[in-house]
Amino acid sequence: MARQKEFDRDEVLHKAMEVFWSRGFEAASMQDLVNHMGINRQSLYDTFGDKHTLYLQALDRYREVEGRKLFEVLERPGSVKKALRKLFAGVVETALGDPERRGCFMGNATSELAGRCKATAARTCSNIAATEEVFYRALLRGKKEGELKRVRHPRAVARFLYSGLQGLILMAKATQDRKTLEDVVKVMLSVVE
Amino acid sequence: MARQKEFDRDEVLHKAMEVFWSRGFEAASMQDLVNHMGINRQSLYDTFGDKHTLYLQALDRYREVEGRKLFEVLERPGSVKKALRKLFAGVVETALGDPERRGCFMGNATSELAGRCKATAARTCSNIAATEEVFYRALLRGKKEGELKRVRHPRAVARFLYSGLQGLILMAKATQDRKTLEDVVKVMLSVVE
DNA sequence: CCAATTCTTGACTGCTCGTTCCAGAAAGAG
DNA sequence: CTCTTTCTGGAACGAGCAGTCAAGAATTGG
Repeated sequence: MARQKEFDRDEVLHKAMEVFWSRGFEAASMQDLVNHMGINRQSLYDTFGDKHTLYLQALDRYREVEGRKLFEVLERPGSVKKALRKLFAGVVETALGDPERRGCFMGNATSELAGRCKATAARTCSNIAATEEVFYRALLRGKKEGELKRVRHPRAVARFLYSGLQGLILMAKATQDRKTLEDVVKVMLSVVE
Repeated sequence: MARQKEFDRDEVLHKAMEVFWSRGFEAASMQDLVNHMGINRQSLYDTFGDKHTLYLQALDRYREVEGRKLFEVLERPGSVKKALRKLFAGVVETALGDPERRGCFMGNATSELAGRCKATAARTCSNIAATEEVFYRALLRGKKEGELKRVRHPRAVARFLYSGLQGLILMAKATQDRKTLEDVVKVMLSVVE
């Protein structure tokens, strides 16, 4: 046997995710990645393959991390309405508090690459399905618990919430006006009021 | 006096817009632009300046063209609800019919550059304001004509519609499932029903 | 005609890109 | 210790990048 890796794969991948999240695929250079990841160039290639492969792995990692967060907020027992309000309020705060305006890595990937990269399209598409499912389950629970009587088509509303979430995040990249974003959230959540 | 230009400035700018719209700023090379615009490299630089300047001009042109389309649909006399339905149905059709999945150039610019380019941020931001205004005027008209009695906060709804529009278009880049997109539209428009 | 201007063409700058190669240091196994 | 494997660092690769230059052709106005 031989020497073992001196860095933690997940940690380094997380750093790579940050770079791609901030700059996107095209604008991130391998030199940027080497610098931020803190490992040797060769180790990078040995461990993660080429730039595109690394990007996909970073995207997968993002999905895991953010997917879990969403799950935790929406599956927690209690009012679904409150959970949704908390979720979207949190999105607004995060957006306003990020000087880099990174937005959502999954949304960024959709915008930049989904149209011309099958692998990215597959990931963003399945992420929609997964996120939609989390919304859907929460809506069903809300209905069962008698909280969301006005929601007639939970599947459609779940899809709507995904779209609304992405629209909100995108909008926050252009404007930092809190009132504007809060207006969007207010109207968006009115469909589950 | 001297020789006059042999190409139409607006026509070539339109071609440049198509390139940036399809590929984004980073992924579009000057060689791509030279090829598609059909003019000489030197003429390109003489007429439009460097790549970034050309990009901004292409973005401005897109805003002009698409802004006018939106205006025409929403300012036309008649039912505002119908106009909104037509607008969003059209967006879905366009999205499903575009094999390149270009989405909205303004949205793409927001996603790719607004976070790190002031000039792009300014344009996308003012585009939000302008589009919001068109929605707002249509909503006001709908209220005045007694069609949109349930709309209490037209300003907020206008902002919501912009966000919803962008969310829908982004989503269409990831999934080509018509039902999904139509679900989104259905719920989105329920706030003005 | 002439002079001025701008077109077109193609080669040509540096520079940065993603990726690979190589040589040596480091560390586990026998 | 020795062997083997992997990590590390830096140099190097060819390709493509944005942008420039120079020279000739073309077209205008006087």
